[in-house]
This record gives sequence, C-alpha cells and structure tokens, in this order.
Amino acid sequence: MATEVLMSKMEKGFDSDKPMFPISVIADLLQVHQRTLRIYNEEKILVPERSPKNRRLYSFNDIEKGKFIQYMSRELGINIIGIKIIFELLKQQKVKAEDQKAFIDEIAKNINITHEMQQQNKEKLSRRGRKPATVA
DNA sequence: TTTCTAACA
DNA sequence: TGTTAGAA
Repeated sequence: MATEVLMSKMEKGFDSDKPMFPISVIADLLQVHQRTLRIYNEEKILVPERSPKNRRLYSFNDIEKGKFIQYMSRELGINIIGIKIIFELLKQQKVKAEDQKAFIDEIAKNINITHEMQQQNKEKLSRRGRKPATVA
C-alpha cells in the first residue's frame, strides 16, 4: 500500500527533500506505530515539515532517516536518548548522511556487537511486544 | 476519513 | 509503546 504510493511518486521524479508523505504512509513503511513517529518528532530525532493544516509531511530523506533510526533501535538496541546523542555526534563530526550507517556499524564492530548479539537484541525487543526489525 | 494532541493503560 | 477520546 505505502510502497505503491512511494513508487508512483518516484516515477514522476521528485525532490528527496520535498515533504509529501503523511504519517500513515511512513508508519506503514517503517512498520512503526504513528505514536512512535510522533515521539521521534517530540524528541527532535525525526522532524517532518507541516502542511498548512498542521499535518506532518515526510520527505524521502525523512524516510531514509527513519530507516536508520529503526536500525539503531531494533538491531543495535539503542534507545531514543542514545540515538539523539549519536545524531549530535554525527553532526559534530560532519559525517555525511550516506556514510552514517557505515560509521555506526564500524563502532558497533569495534565494541564487539556481533550479529549474534544483534539477534539477541531483536529477540529481547520482540519479547517486549515490539515488532521484529524489517528495515535493513 | 484522516490526523492532531494529550492522557491513560 | 500502544491505544483512545475528542477536536479539526
């Protein structure tokens, strides 16, 4: 459903920064509750534009950032405060958006966060009623 | 109908 | 984090 909406937008050609997707599409795509996205908004981790009617409008870049957040949260087990700190660090280090996942992965590797440990994190989180990670 | 905020479970 | 009430 959300994917079809995305594809139709992509076919036309688009600005990756252009706000165009409502919260329902992003929630569907990332498999998170809308509440979670609103929390990300409140915590300033993922802040979308707003429509004239105050509706949140996410850009393609926001979606990519959302995927990264889900990766850190679900795969690495980092909480929102940790993610805030990481984003601030990435900003201070001027790490480009395309390099951020590799940057974090390298650190995870250095402190021995193995795939087994990531799997354990996923299991822990899913046992707490959270949906298993789908985002790569 | 969908999304908003805010509060409760 | 998930769910819901009431407003827009």
